[in-house]
Amino acid sequence: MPIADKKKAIFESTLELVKENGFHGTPMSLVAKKAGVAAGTIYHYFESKEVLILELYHYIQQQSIEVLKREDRADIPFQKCFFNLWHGLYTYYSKNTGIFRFFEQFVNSPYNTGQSEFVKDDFHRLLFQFFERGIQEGHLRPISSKILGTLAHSNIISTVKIQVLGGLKLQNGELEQIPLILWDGMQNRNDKS
Amino acid sequence: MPIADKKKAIFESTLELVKENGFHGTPMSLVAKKAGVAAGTIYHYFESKEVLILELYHYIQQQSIEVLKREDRADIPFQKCFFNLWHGLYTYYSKNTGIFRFFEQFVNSPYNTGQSEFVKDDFHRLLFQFFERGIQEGHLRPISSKILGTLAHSNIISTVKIQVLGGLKLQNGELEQIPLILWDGMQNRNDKS
DNA sequence: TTTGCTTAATTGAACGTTCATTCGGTTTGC
DNA sequence: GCAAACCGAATGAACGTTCAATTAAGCAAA
Repeated sequence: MPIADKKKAIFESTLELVKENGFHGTPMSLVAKKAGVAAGTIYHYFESKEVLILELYHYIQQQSIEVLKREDRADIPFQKCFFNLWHGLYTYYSKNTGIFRFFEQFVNSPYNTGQSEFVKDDFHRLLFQFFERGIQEGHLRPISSKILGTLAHSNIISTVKIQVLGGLKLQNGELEQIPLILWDGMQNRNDKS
Repeated sequence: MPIADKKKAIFESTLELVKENGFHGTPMSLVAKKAGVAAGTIYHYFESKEVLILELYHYIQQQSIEVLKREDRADIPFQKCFFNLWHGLYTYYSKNTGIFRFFEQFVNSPYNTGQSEFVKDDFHRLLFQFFERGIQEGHLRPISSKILGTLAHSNIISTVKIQVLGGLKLQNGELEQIPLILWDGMQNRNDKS
């Protein structure tokens, strides 16, 4: 098995366990067992549990970035991109609830040592950049793209949460209305286009 | 010292520590020291650490409920209530970042054993009820009040996060625009009032 | 007010468990 | 034959919880 695959196995195993039991309920021994390796082996690939978690976060983030890059296309009208991106991220999170739950736990944990994610983080950089375009082109209200981006993302996250944690099934049409609500709110009322 | 005060001291101490160090980094021994009691004493008031956390969550929630009750007034036009409520909760969370961080960590932790918070939880019950009014009176889009309520609350939470975790200072006027975005999105476009 | 008794509150050292991490030895790949 | 990968029992620290002992509070009778 190539190194990448073994690392991946450890990642997937951690993800699954954190989803079910949270950070605390995820001892390295279990991660090892589920990944089919010995406890000591993990330490060949990761310096410590913290590093494992940190790298996993990074690994996962790359996948969200893929969605962003896929949907943020300069050759497509902004509004269309907006809805594509909303549904893209929504679908991605919905289909990968392990990733989703890990994310949510991570950002509110001490692992995420307030490293001002608004600068370093590639995902957020691209996200904000996307909203910057919407402002420049006059489609969105002229507020900080960081604000718009954060609000939009949390809107998506909430929608996923409603179903995953809230146990509420969305009725027909409701799912489509949510990004509409968001768009209507963020839209620049003076937009002539 | 009356019992209520001692419990409160333990609550405050836990809150402070969880804010700084997270759930894991908050051993009972530290809670005790910070509260000025012996470790064993805590177990006179709380059966276990889990019960302490659970009761603390409840204790905190009561305070959010106070804000809700204060701002949800049938004798005031809905739109006015809406903005009052938004600013009320926003201010409350901003001034009590310990509570805010505890909340966020709690809902995404295994302590919160998916007890379908959409039914049992008093805070959400009242919150959804408020949005129900807005729908009935024709001010808001006719979508499930649970959806509107959840989206609105997450909008407030995000705004607090932007400043507390994101380290972004909101410029003049930006703070006022955020609830406007929300209102414009959720508003019923056919509302005649 | 004092005395004696009962119950509740409090203490903090000690216990037992869990868990991240280590390490000496073994296997695998080249 | 050598280095990297791998193993899993052993280690030691951290932590939730217990408990025997001590102190404080409540209260009735003298």
